[in-house]
Amino acid sequence: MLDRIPKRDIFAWNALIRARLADRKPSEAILIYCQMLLRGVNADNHTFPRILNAARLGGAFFSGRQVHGHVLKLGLGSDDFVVTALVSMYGDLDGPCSARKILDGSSRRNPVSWTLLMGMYSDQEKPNLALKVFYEMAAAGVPLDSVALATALGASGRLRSVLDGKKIHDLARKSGLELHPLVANVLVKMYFDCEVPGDARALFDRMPAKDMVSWTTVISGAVHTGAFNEGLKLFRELCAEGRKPDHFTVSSVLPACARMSASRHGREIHGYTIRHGVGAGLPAVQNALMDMFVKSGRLESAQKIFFQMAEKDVVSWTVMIMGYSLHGRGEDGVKLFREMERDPAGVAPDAAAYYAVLHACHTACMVEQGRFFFGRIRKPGVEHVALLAGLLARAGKFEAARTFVEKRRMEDRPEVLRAVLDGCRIHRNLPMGKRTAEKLAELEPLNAENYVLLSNIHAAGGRWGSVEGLRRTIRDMGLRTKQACSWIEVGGKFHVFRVGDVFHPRSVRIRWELDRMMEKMREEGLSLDADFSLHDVDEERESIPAGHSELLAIAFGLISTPVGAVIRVTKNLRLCRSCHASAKHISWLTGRDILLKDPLRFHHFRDGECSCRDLW
DNA sequence: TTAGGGTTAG
Repeated sequence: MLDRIPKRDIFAWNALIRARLADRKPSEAILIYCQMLLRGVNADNHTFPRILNAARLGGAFFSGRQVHGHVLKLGLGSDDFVVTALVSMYGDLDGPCSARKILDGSSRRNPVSWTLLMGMYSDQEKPNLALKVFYEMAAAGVPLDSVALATALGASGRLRSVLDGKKIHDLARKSGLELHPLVANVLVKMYFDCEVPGDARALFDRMPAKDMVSWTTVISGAVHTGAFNEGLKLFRELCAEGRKPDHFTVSSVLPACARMSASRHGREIHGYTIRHGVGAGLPAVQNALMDMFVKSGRLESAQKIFFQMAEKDVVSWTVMIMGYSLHGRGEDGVKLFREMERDPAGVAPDAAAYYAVLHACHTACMVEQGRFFFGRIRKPGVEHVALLAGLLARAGKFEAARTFVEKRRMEDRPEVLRAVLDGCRIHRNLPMGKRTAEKLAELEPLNAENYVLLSNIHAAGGRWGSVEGLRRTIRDMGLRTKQACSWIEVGGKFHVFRVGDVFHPRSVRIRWELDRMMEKMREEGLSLDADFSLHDVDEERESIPAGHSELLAIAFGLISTPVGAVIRVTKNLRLCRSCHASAKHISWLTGRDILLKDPLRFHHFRDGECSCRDLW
């Protein structure tokens, strides 16, 4: 073919080069360019961008620089397209500073090359430098088009700088691009990233044309800022408009179902993905579905998806390992991790996968395995250290936990201290518990939870004076402890209960049921631990007779679901020993399975036993 | 015949 190309037909040469690039064969594109030079054909303004791209994609910096020489020789150094390709080549192969030099040597009027430079800084996690480029560009009078504005807004979001975001928003407004589809979408994301969901939502509502990216952005933003219900509502609105959510949208809304344990909504969306073939074979969607099932207490459904997945990635394995662990099946989690390592598909564990397997070791109290996996983590994070320290502590190896943490120089990290403290609670190691809790309170004086933990320890030791003192501290500092609440989904509706609540329409009947259970427990001589709890003890002492929120929710479940149905309750705080014991007894007395989710794990109560083996 | 951009999962 080459020999039959008429000498001057640069168009044909360009087409050949383009074809090689489309086939992703950059080195062959460069070879064709060389043939062209050998035949004495001069490249033009269409050839250079392609050849420079070929050099960039093939990592051929030396060739790229030679081509740069050709550009200068042929006097094409000020062509906008050529400059852009040069900026891109130098940036990718030699870094942004190098790209910057090209830009400075050009006419500097082309927004595309400026935007490229901005994007490079943004991709390298240097959004502040990206913004610097943007402001320079604006000051130099370069036209700010939609892509330039969008890129700068993306950088503001990454920097979480609403100040910059608003400035750029203003510029967009002045140039009439505020509601441009691209700009508006990025503006919405920027406001979410800067944690100003109100502004994000207001802009979304004003958008005249919302595409699927707009909807996905607002749903994902709502979910990430904790507005789970809002996310679900938006998703329903979208469907009600007759639009078809795609795999991005579905993967954005599923975490809301997971976080709320909204099993019914999650199952509806699962149905939607099956009916519309959305996300079949896409790990992002399948993994989000699995996670939703794990977190809404349906481990079997998650397993079913997992074992049917043709291509599992590291997230799929991690979700499933974590799923086993959260449901009290640590051994199965460790087994699955081993299986992943043996898998011929060759998935390499990352930091999160190691977190999951350590979590499984923690759940199963497998100390040696935990040590082994920890040793394999290349750069253990504080979350890994906290898990292993917690594992040692819950196994009663307090001295080992202490030396391990000190060796890692993490004795001042609240996450680690909290993990160790949990072991102290389980083993009722009051002296070490007290020291640990005091340190925690010193490190985070504004976190009311810490004083609650400390006061729990004083309460366990009967030091009510100290308990009272801590309550005063909390009050004087103007802090507030979290109020416990539990909820249960019945008939697609959430029923929320607080301690001693009497506001539910069926309150009297609930109370009666709970009293009946307590009475039965007494008859059967079942003991109810008083405890070393995780609640505000004073609240607890006052409210035991009225019933903790989880017991109210369980009692409501007993009277409002069919005999034999599993009762699924979620609680915003961790259970106390007395409620844990009551739930065990209730499962035995009624023959019901009770699935209670607290912020850290699931408790499966059946026949008077709990899946956590009382280690929690 | 040529360039820069936006939404997803642990």
